[in-house]
Amino acid sequence: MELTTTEYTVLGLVAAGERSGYDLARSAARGAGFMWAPSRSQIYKVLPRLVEGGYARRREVRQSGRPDKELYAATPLGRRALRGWIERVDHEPTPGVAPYVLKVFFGWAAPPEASLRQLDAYRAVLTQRVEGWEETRRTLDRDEPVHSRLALEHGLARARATLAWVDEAERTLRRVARRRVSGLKSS
Amino acid sequence: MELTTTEYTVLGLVAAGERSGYDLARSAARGAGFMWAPSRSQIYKVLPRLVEGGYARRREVRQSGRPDKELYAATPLGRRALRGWIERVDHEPTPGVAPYVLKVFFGWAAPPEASLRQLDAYRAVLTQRVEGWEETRRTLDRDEPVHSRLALEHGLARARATLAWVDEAERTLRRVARRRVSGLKSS
DNA sequence: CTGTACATGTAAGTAGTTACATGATTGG
DNA sequence: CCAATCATGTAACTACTTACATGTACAG
Repeated sequence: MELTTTEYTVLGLVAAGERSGYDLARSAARGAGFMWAPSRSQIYKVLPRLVEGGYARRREVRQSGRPDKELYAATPLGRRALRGWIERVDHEPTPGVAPYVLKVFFGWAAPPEASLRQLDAYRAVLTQRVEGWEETRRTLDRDEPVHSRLALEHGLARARATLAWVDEAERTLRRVARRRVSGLKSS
Repeated sequence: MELTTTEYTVLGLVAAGERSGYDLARSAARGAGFMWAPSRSQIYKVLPRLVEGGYARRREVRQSGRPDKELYAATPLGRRALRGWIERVDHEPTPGVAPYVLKVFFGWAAPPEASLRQLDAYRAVLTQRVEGWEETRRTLDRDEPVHSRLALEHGLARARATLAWVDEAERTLRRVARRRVSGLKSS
């Protein structure tokens, strides 16, 4: 892996438009933070790494009255790398955040099929997980405390809800793609 | 916080019975891992910390043919600390894993009311999150890419499913508590 | 004779946290 | 006068990862 998931995420954010570290942290706190909301200090660590690798460039903006700021934007190399990451489907579970939803979130930066492929992969992973947990539940010891079963149901409930979301998201993306080819306005 | 969430989690696992690091990693991989499944090396780091603090004791078991093992068990101090943690309700979101489900999972180590209080707190946190995201969705820019809305729906779907689980878990725990006071066999 | 299970651990790295340092402007 | 907003960053820490080191026994 050339960049880490965290680095790709920050790259995706600055690829959407020139941003400062402060901007990213603020918009993560309110809004986009339903996916990923690291602290400011984490963001300030990642941004320079992107510049070093040539994935982003830094531009200093002098301000009077308020502190100067440093704006970051993706370079052509950065945009290419981002697109490659979005299109690449991980079948092996990566440590930390599952990248599927993240890649759907950044789906605007790649062809629509990429998002659909991510949803397919996500469904496969979730289905396998649900099946494993259902098997676990079936073989759960009779004298195991209720609490174990409750925690298991928690995982199952979330995984099943996520599967339903995958189906719905797929329908939405197909609808949008159809609308786009028939020449209507896309959103 | 005297111990961290990770430390309390491992403490809870060894409080259920004497275990080796290897045991914990294995049963996390299959079974209990629906909540928390760190790598072996992480577990091997945490266990000695518990011993140093007096929360667990280590017992070396010589084996012939296979490697010797070190079994860990919670001390009375450890069990007291665990119970205190389970009963304590965090209203401020802690970094990393949300402790609510974890505390329900370990609910057998404290009075039943503790688990019910954790569920209440979890519901409050989730409700607030859902309301915030619904507000975000309402004010979402018309020309924002679909992908943003999809990611938001992902979070909403999971949070709503989790809320439904909270209600169901509460009913289950109340039923069990009733059965217990009326003198029937508990599971 | 190869791989898997048993069993513990180190090394090096990323990901993330809070607390601290600095400093101007604006609004109550 | 105090707090919030703007703005970047360091220090010290926990959490977690993979890869590596070491060694026996048993099953195919």
